[in-house]
Amino acid sequence: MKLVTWNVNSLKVRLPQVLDWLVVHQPDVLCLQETKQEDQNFPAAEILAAGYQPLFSGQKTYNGVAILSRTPATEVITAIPDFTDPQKRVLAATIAGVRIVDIYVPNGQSVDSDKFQYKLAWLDALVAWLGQEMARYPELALLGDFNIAPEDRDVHDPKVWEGQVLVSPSEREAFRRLLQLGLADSFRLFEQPEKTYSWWDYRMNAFRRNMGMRIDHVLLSAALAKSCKSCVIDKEARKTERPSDHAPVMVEL
DNA sequence: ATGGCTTGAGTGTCAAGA
Repeated sequence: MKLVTWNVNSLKVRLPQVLDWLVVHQPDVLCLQETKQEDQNFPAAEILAAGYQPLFSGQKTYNGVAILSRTPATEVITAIPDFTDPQKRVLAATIAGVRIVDIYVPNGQSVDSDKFQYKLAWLDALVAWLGQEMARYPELALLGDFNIAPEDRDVHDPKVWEGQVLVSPSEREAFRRLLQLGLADSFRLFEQPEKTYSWWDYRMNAFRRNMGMRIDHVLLSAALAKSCKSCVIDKEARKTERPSDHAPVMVEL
């Protein structure tokens, strides 16, 4: 079973790349973030024609998540229960017996901003909810744009980024709390090339210079981690015409 | 160099991303 997460930075702009990518990589589940589309505008017909069933929870301009799957989804949730949030950042569903949780964690902007406090509160709510989800669903995968680089080796220049948003101690602590629930960072289950990242700024030729961060992740419960065969970041997708600034992260179970 | 690109809104130019 192949599970993938990809922040597409506007599905309207990126739909051709997504359709091409599906043909080449044939995932069983593709979790998308930053679709930036209201549900009434979601390209459901194109996704269905490509052989995938879409779930989506979107809003105008910002945020928005979607799950494309080969087989039908059940038990769909579009928000963290008991956490009031107008922003569309969560989509969970059971697909082929696996609990799939697709998240777009708030960026946080800067550590001294209100948005950073929202990010930390959001992560608190996520951890509390996932504890319950994992008790209900032993086979669980948490995929998405976490907007957290867990360790310095996930950052191209840790000195420049020290203490900044995406790498600050409180964000990394929230990431560790997810691991402490019993989730494994699938990328670190395997030998990986050094300086492997999932996001590169559009500016300053950051991709060509590999000035990136690993902020998109696939976390697996123990029952799934033990059968995980690989975790690969598809850097090729970042080289296409008009790419997303994020690359897909793919796991094979 | 608080810039550098990209997207969405909307048609001038700003907010937001990370």
